[in-house]
Formats: sequence, structure tokens, C-alpha cells
Amino acid sequence: MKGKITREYIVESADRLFYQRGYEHTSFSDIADFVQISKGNFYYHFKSKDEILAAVIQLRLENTRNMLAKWEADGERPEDRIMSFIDMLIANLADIKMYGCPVGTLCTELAKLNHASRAEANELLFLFRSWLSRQFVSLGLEAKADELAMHLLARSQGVATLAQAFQDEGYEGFIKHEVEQMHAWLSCTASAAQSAQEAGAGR
Amino acid sequence: MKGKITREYIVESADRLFYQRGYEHTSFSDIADFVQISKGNFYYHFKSKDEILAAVIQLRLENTRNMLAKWEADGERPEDRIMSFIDMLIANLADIKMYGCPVGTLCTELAKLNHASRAEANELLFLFRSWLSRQFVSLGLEAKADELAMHLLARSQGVATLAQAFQDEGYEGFIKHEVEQMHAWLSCTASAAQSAQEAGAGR
DNA sequence: GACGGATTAGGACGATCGTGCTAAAATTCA
DNA sequence: TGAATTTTAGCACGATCGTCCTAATCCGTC
Repeated sequence: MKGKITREYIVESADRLFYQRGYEHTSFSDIADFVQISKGNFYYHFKSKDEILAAVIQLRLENTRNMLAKWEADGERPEDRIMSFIDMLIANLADIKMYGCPVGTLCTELAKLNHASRAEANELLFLFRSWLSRQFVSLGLEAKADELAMHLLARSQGVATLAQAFQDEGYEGFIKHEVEQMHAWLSCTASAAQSAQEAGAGR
Repeated sequence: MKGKITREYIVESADRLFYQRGYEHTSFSDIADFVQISKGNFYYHFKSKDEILAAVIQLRLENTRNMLAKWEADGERPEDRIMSFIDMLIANLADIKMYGCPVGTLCTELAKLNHASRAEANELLFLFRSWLSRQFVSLGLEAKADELAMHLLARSQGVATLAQAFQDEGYEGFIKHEVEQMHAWLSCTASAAQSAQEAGAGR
């Protein structure tokens, strides 16, 4: 029973450490030290480092699904929901500057390692992609929904990458400026869709 | 004298391997095996792994400077030069799908490792940034040049990240489609700048 | 209070890492 | 050709990695 708590604590800590230092650069001992647990104790909960990674990814998948569901419940219009996605860059600004995007950096690393869990990590990205796609469909943009989703995903990934690299060498307010541009792009896209729909209905 | 050739061959090979597998995940032995050289021989040319990385980055910096200079010499209009940058995504499409952007992935990795050569790697990004910025200045967009440069840099980074993650799971022609959009964005930006300039001149 | 499963502690293991030495071979130059 | 220098090969060192075993401890249940 108590092991459940320990296990969860391990996963959460590993999650944080993997994010901050990268998966490969985080050792078994690093996690053990952080959690204040003997290394042998680890073996009871996880048979291998890969197994921890798998658990971390599962946790992230669950958290992401919950977050997306909440955005969907909270946002009245599809635009508002997509805004929630964009504003993630602002909400996690400090972390992103230091460690980049948790999803993007993990996928990039696992790709280079040819790691077995690569597909599961990509599923994280796919979660955002398909969710965004659905929102664009709600906006009446069925035909271009996936393209638009990928476009927005790419832009946020790029912003995160540069924010991490340049940190404070980037011009002041880089992230905020890009976020504003994405807002403008979204408004433009949404209103164009709406007027097209109205024109179609009036025909 | 012959050592010069060996040294260059080592650096080029390390460059390739670092790109494909990542810096940390590429061992001394990996490079030695690839170059078909004894491990001890390495120590003659490079005293440490960090030293190889430094040499690799210097090589990339030099190559990048040459490439940018060539683009600047070849392209008549600033738009054409910026197009060369954008079209890099097409020219290196196969590699990017497999290994991502050489610059972006290196910067991301070194950031997580807190590596000493991080600043030098960032210099690579900065090279593109300042070069692009100069092109936008040539377009008559002094005030927004750096913003536009960062914007374009971010978009290409994002495209590379998603291309690598999704590989063939991305919708067909994702990269090409995004490149086309960047072309359109550039044309729009450039012509807007030109008409603004003409209006200013006619005043 | 004793039993039994769940949990923990600590250390040992083989492998691989980056590093560094020394002696031999190859090359250069007088 | 011969001496000096550059270049190479092979091996060994200590550290750290992921893995894994065994014994001790906790804790709920009868």
C-alpha cells in the first residue's frame, strides 16, 4: 500500500529529472538520490530504467489527456480552446526557457537513441495534434484541420526550441510576441472560416 | 602532415555521428570504430571528448558561414536569399526526417547537459538569426528585422522537430506544405515592405 | 504475539565509459 | 641514409553506468 505512494513519487521525480536533464543523462542513482531511496529499492518497483521511462510517459499521457479534456470543458468556443493550447507557452514560460518543451525534447532525444519507447512518446505529440485537429473541425475547417493542427504544433515547438536556446539572449518578450502572433493568426483563421460558412449557408 | 587529414576525417565523422546519434550517446569507441582508428590514437589528436565537440562546432560554424556567404552572393534580391534558407528544409529533407535539425537538436541536447560548449553551439543559431535579420533589413524592415528573423527561425525549427517525430506518420508532404506557406509569408512580408517604402518615397 | 507478504537497504556484478600512458611504426627533413 | 619528429597501436586505469541479489525491516491479519 505504501509502495504505491513510493512508486508514484519515483515516477513524478523521474518525470521532472528526465525533463530537466534529459533521459540518458539522468542516471539511476540520480533518481535514487533525489527520491532519497536506496538504489536496490528501485529494483523492486522498476526492473529497468526503460521501465521507469515507460511509466513516466504513461503518466504524461494521462495528465495530457486530462488537461485537454479540461480545456475542452472550459472553453466555450473552439477558438478559446485552441487559445488554451497556445497560452501553455506563457503558463510554462520559465520552465520552457530553461528546459524547452517537455514533449518535443523527449521525442527528439528518444528518436536519436532509437529507443523502444519512442512510439509512446510520439503518442504525446499525437494527442495534441489530434485534439487540435478536432478543434479546427469544430471551427468548420474539416478539410484543413490536420494541416492547421500541425502548423500550430510546429510553431509552438519552434518557439520553445528558440526560447530554450537563446534564453535571455533572445530579444525581450520573444515568446509573448510569438504567442500574440499565434492569437492573431487563430482569430484570422477562425473568422475566415465563419464567414465562409455563413456564405455557404446563405447560398 | 598526414595527421591533418586524419584529424579532419575524425571531425567530419564525429560531426555526422553526433548528428545522427546525439553527442552523449556517441562514445569515443563509436567514433574510433567508424574512422577505423585505434582508440589510443585519438588521444594524440584530441585530449578529450569535449575537445572533439568543440572542433565539430567550429567546423559547423565555418561551413555555415560559407553557406550563408554563398547564399548572399547567389541571391540577387533579399527575398531570394531568405528563400535559400527556407529551402534548406527541402534540400535536407531526408536527413531532417531521420535526425531533425542538426543545429536545433545539438543546442537542445547541450542545454540539458549544461555543457561547456553550449554557448558555441548557440552561436550557430545566432549566425542564422543575424544573417536573416540582415536580409530583412535589406528589405527595408529595420524595425522588425530581428523579430522576423526569430519568427522564421522558429518556424523552421518547429517543422524540423515535427518532421523527425512523425516521420511518415505526418500527413504526406507536411514539410513541403509548410515550406510553401513560408514562401507565401515571405512574399507577403516583402511586398508589404516594398509598398510601404514606395509610399514613404512618394510622400 | 506470531505469521507472511510487501517493502526497503546495501552492496556486488560485469560492462562500458572517458582518459591516459608507452612503445612501435611511419614520415619528414637534413 | 640516418636522425628527429609526427603519427599510430594497444592496453590499462579509475569511475560510473544499469542490473540484480540477499538479508533486514515494516505492517496488516489471524
